[in-house]
Amino acid sequence: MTFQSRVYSLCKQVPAGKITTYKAIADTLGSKGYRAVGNALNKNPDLKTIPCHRVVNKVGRLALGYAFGGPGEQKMRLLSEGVVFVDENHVDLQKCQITQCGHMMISK
DNA sequence: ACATTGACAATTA
DNA sequence: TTAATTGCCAATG
Repeated sequence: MTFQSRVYSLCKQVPAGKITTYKAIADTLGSKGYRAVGNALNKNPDLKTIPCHRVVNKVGRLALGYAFGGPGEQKMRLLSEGVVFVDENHVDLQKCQITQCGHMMISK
């Protein structure tokens, strides 16, 4: 199992209306390479099977170089799924992020 | 095998 | 508080 395979698996496990962060993913994978996560998603082979639009950075800010149609597209998708935005490009981490508070961190 | 790149994060100024 | 620098990991040239 390669690194990106795990990243993809985690992304696919994020339910609609919810989001996760690069940090969470990297942490779950037991790696500190947050960039590596984004790197993997960057070359995501299939946008349909990999909802990378639900992955945001630690402040809930949408990814910059979203390989799809820009952050605008990503934002639209998130809104469609019911994700709450607190700012132009910031999602409500309090409600939408899969927190580890319930230590329900994305499964491995 | 080495150097560079990249959808990030934490620290320092 | 905002801006710039450094650190990390994996992939790619």
